[in-house]
Amino acid sequence: MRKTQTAATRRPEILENFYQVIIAEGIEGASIGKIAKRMNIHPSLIIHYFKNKKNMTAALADFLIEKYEAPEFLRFDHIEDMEKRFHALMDTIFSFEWSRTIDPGVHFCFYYLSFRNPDIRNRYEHIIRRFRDYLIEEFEGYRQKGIVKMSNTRMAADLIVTLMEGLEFHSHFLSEDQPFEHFADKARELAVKMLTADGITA
Amino acid sequence: MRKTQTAATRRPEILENFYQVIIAEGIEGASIGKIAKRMNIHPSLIIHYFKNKKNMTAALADFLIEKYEAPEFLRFDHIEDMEKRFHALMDTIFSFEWSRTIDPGVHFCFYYLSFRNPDIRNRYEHIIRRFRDYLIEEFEGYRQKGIVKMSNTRMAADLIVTLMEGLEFHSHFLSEDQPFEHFADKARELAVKMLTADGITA
DNA sequence: TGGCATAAATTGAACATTCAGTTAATTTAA
DNA sequence: TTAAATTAACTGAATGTTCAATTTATGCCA
Repeated sequence: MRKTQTAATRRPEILENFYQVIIAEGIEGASIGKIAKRMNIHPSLIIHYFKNKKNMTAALADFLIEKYEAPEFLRFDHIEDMEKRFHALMDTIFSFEWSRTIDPGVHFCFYYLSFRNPDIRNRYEHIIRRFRDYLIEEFEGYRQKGIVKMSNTRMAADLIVTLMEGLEFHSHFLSEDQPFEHFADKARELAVKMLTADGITA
Repeated sequence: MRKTQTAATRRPEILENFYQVIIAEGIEGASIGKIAKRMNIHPSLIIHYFKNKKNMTAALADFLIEKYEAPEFLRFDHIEDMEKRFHALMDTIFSFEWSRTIDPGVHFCFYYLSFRNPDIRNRYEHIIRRFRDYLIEEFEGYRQKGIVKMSNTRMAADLIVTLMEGLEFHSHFLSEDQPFEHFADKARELAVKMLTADGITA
């Protein structure tokens, strides 16, 4: 009855379960034993694949990065009209679906961990920087077409990332009865205005 | 040799040490035993004062709120020139000192905890909402003087809080070699422009 | 002023549980 | 046959919490 799997399938399976346990009980509640019980396997098997918990946590970070950088989002090459493409990008960045690419509880769990764990810190920093650099590149393109007016595209990208992350925080504490989209739309409007208006930066 | 203290001094003393241990080792490393060792007292004494760890964590949240709401910041009543008062407020909100009222690691620790702990969640939500409401009130005053132009002051306050929290995130991951102030200044400039420009919201 | 009662502060030792991790044995698949 | 996958049986340390014992401070009454 017992099915034997290979490392290629077992490792991601363990990570997926690790991820789910963190969602339910936080990193402090995510023990190797609990993950094993959830999967009906022996705890030692997890150690066998990851050697220790720190390794496994770093591996989970990589696992999440793959999820985050999945190709389905942020692909706008097919949109030829640059104006439309710009707005499609902005719509995505401030959309609910995009904000839930990774469970927000886990997202901030790793953010929190990054304060004391250099492995996590580096990985997290890397992914955010990649996203920022992607934005810079896009904005540069829009600027050449006269859609984006802000000259300092790096500053522009920094501001968008800042707004995007702050939005997560805001929706957690200040959204009250209103849905995510209500404030997200306003944030997007502001972002667009900022990028497209003349002389927004001195 | 041993000095006996009273609850009024012992409780905050324990919380301060709890706070420090979290800064150094995170919430998952902050055990009652470690706090006790740090203070050269017996672990039971901590239980005696807080009954259990969950209580103590909630008490720490209150303790930090007191720190955060300390009166020295955000007091601008003495500035009569409303224009100057407005800028003093904005300077404070985007200042390094203000952002370090509470250690950022602990700030996000409690943010992280709020996802699964309703006690923390309520307390945290309360303090952020208080701050937002304070901003609304201030902005309303500036609007009557014609300094702030944005008509939806609540939306304005929401945006400032969002920007402020996102800034923390940004400075953690994207600041690179540049100091906190560099990007904070830009964020503040943007915020001021947003609040004072005509027709920024449709 | 001095002793005594009383409550609070503090320690001590033990607890059941959970934790990550080790080592060796066994089963499965190629 | 050989290596990988999986389990079994442990370990030792750390955890939060308990209950009882002991020390310290304080107010009251003689």
